[in-house]
Amino acid sequence: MVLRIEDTDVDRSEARFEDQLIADLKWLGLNWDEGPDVGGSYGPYRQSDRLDIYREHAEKLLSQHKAYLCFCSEEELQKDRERATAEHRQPIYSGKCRALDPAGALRRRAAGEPCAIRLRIPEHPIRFHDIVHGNVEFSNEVVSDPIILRSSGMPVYNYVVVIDDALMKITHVIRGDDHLSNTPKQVAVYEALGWPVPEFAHLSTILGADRERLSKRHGATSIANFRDMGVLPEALVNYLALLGWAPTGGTREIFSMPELVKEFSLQRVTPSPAVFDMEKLYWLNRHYIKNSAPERIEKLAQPYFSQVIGDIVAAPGTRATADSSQVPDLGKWLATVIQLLAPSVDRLDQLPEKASLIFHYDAAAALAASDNAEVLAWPQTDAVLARFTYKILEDESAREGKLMPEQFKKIVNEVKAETGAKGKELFHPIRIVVTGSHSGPEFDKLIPILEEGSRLPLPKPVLNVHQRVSQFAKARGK
RNA sequence: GGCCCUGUCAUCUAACGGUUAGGAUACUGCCCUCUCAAGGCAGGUAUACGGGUUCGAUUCCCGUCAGGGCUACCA
Repeated sequence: MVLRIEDTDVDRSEARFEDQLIADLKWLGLNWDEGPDVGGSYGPYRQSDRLDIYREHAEKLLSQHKAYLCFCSEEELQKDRERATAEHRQPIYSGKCRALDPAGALRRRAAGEPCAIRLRIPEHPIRFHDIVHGNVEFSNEVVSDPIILRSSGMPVYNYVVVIDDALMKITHVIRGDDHLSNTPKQVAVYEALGWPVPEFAHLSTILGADRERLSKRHGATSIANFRDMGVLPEALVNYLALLGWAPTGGTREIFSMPELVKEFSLQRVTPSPAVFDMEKLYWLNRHYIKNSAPERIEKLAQPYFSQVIGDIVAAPGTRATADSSQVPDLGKWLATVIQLLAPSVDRLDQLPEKASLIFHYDAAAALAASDNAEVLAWPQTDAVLARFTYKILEDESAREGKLMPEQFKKIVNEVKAETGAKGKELFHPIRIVVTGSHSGPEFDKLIPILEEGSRLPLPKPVLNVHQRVSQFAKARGK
């Protein structure tokens, strides 16, 4: 595999795009044997560094009369096209300069008259084979003589890709089917140069939910977007592979990169366009999050917490305090938070919001929340709340911020015995007191996180169970 | 407008011309569970339409319709 930078459009090419592209591809897990960053024996790998090669071949085609000089101005061409469309004709180049005397044309160019070089499209239908679409044929009547070298001296995409693909010995041209209509022009270049035509595979377009081509307003469209959302590369690669392709049998869906390398075949790619389904990508992402090493997820997830906890984790050393035996390791603590929450998110960037039950406690908001209204109105709720609050406030370990899950469980069981409440009627009110919401992760894991978290030197401290309960009691005014 | 590509559940897709048209996501229900999620189980929903060819069309051919692309001195 070769990485080649196609930057013949000066206006749209910037060095930072190249860096971004390379970073994105590497993140996806793609590697190439040759490219601008790694070198190779068929370089240079930036089209802007290959201009001499393109000009040389263009002159060769010109001298063989397979191409010709065109002196038409852009305005003229524009007008021709409009007229053709209005008269319901093919909007192709009129061929005005096709019949120009070559020697005379050369003299005009030497005199400084601006001109482009056009390729002469042959007088027969252009056929080529496509792995996805089969045999494709275009009538030469509908293919314009393409400009291969602009009057500015810059060559054009449809021409340079052919030169590069041939010189770099590319065997398979795999790209989006928006290039299918360009292919006859490219085939004509191969034929004019007497070069063998490679295999083509035109993959279908990916559409948004509205069946329009995927664009910015559909949300994430660049690889970096997905990375920033906290989509794992293997999930994105797996999902993309499933768009337009399925293995023999069509039942298996989970594929690692090496498995894809082994199983994927262009012959099984469907030609029909596919709608991008974010939910299915999330499904795969959840799968890979759950099946990744916890350390990896912790590391990937940490950046999303920097707003919540400051940059303490990122700056080692700052967490050392006088009483280090009392202060838990922030990194380790955050790891347990991430482990607790990661299995329930679609994307890693949803973690801070999930973690708000740990970082943000607001008793008044919990009491006012419409989600909680039903639970708070249950007949048993008042009794449960009263007994639970009393016991936590009286509990010595809770007061010290060192409530253990076992002790918490004991208290809950006492409340259960004293009030007769069980199941939801018992736990929902307690959850509301402790987390502000009637649903959430298991208490066994949550309690230690809250208690340890309260001892951490965070910009905004985490409240322990005792603090939460007393705030709740105050907010309730009972 | 012209040319090209495409058309199986809502979505991604499977099915040498013969299958009760299969799987997955999403959805619904049940189980598990203190809740939610996860997990397990079950369920509904599809061959765009009209003509051919054929004993038999999702499958081959034609037309219609719909969607997409190209129609640049963009890539």
